[in-house]
Amino acid sequence: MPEATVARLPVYLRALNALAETGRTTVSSEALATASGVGSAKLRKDLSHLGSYGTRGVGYDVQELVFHISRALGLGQRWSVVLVGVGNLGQALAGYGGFDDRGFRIAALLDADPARTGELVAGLPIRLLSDLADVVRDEGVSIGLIATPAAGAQDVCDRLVACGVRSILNFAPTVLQVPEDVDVRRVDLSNELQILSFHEHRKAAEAEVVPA
Amino acid sequence: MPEATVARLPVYLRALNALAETGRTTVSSEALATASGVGSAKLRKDLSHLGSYGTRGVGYDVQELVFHISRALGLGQRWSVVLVGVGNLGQALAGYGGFDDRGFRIAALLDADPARTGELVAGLPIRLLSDLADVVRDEGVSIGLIATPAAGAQDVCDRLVACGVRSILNFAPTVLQVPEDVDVRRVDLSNELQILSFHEHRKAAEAEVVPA
DNA sequence: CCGACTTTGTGCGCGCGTTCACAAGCGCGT
DNA sequence: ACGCGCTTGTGAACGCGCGCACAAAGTCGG
Ligand SMILES: NC(=O)c1ccc[n+]([C@@H]2O[C@H](COP(=O)([O-])OP(=O)(O)OC[C@H]3O[C@@H](n4cnc5c(N)ncnc54)[C@H](O)[C@@H]3O)[C@@H](O)[C@H]2O)c1
Ligand SMILES: NC(=O)c1ccc[n+]([C@@H]2O[C@H](COP(=O)([O-])OP(=O)(O)OC[C@H]3O[C@@H](n4cnc5c(N)ncnc54)[C@H](O)[C@@H]3O)[C@@H](O)[C@H]2O)c1
Repeated sequence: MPEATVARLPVYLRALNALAETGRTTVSSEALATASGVGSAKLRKDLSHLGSYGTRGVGYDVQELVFHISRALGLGQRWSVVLVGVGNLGQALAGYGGFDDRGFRIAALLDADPARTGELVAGLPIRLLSDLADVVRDEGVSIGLIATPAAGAQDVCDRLVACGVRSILNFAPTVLQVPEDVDVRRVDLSNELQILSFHEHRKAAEAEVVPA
Repeated sequence: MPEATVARLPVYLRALNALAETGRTTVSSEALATASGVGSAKLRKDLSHLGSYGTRGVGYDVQELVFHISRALGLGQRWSVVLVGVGNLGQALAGYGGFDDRGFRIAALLDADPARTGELVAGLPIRLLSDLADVVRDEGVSIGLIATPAAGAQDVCDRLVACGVRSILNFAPTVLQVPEDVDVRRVDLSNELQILSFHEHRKAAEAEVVPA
């Protein structure tokens, strides 16, 4: 399964859920592609990696597709995640309702600041970072979210890896060094802004050269 | 300039700034590549798109590279951004200090909820969404951040586009429909988690087949 | 039952991006 | 001055992913 396809499956899944809520039972590749912001050929090729679940002349059954994509993504089970760093961003993440809907459960909130231990955030008590090993073992955690400042991110990452966590989502603006069997995905706001800045800059330059 | 290269330039820039703070004045492609999590050949090819600013046998001058990458990304000027949707996530974004450092200024906070108008968040008053056109004109806003629920995102997006904003960073889990001269980048947390879920799932399946 | 229409699944060619490998270039020690 | 070692910049090969285009396959109306 191509990595590029995997990255798009969640988008399709969301579009399908939205369609299901409107009562649609079937959808064509063209319609689903438009709703997902991709071309229809690409969509069909992506779906073909899951098997042949479409009906020629009709399209795809919405529920069936939801099931197969969910299964391919491993969403059959509920994944437990641990959130490290309950600051500005961490609190927003803890209070976000969009996790539960999609099969993810925040098992615990950890922070290095002892002054915050015991504080309730979104119904969960903040625990000390030193509890990490216990949390991972007891709660069956397999995904770690890092929302600490950049300075502490690598250390937190190393601890997660030492506890057996092999999937990490990193919000700190750092490139984490990990063993090759560990997956790290970065969400970096400033990066995104700078990429937008580049294009905005380019557009402005073009408008300069060709004013009318 | 290849899009893939543009997406990596901010990463190099951050690594360079970190190096500069340690007092390093020059850096080899090998060292910078490791710090950025890429291969050295890829790094050199990326940098070659900016010009030839390295010295053979020595490496790159850190400050000089910072300058050239910043210029290529259009970071010479301060970009004004408007944040729409000051909820859970919006507040975290408003309070984030990482914008100013990198040349971005939050010009205004907008929300549809009249009950919150005037409330101060991170030193800025929340204004009504209907002020959007004024804000964009008066503050020279060129980038919009959407942090509203998915249901309102497309409407907000349309308003931004109508006001002349051509670069949008979307945190809502929706695919926005925009004219082709508008750039939209998505930051979707659930997407990232589901991609991690896929790999975790796959790793677990492999461990099952080959237990030892 | 048949023919027209719709939509899937995919073979194929192409273009972009990555990687390898090395010649050219620069500094430094002698 | 000169050669040695290090590092850049890049040509060339490779591989992946994208989009086109179409045959296969199914539906639906008559
Ligand atoms: N706030 C945002 O909107 C935003 C946006 C993009 C990126 N980020 C990034 O997310 C990260 C967190 O941002 P924030 O605004 O929440 O910062 P913050 O300072 O508000 O919160 C950081 C929290 O992490 C805790 N912490 C510090 N070191 C730790 C460690 N080693 N182990 C465990 N916990 C530790 C602190 O006690 C604090 O509670 C930063 O790296 C920031 O760059 C934040
Ligand atoms: N909280 C998180 O950590 C998190 C993580 C990932 C994604 N998101 C996404 O970010 C978005 C915001 O999440 P949140 O947790 O802050 O939600 P929230 O409900 O806390 O805040 C939403 C804010 O947007 C305002 N709003 C609603 N409709 C609006 C409109 N049409 N125009 C202007 N403002 C409007 C509301 O008044 C509210 O203040 C959602 O789409 C969510 O899926 C949030």
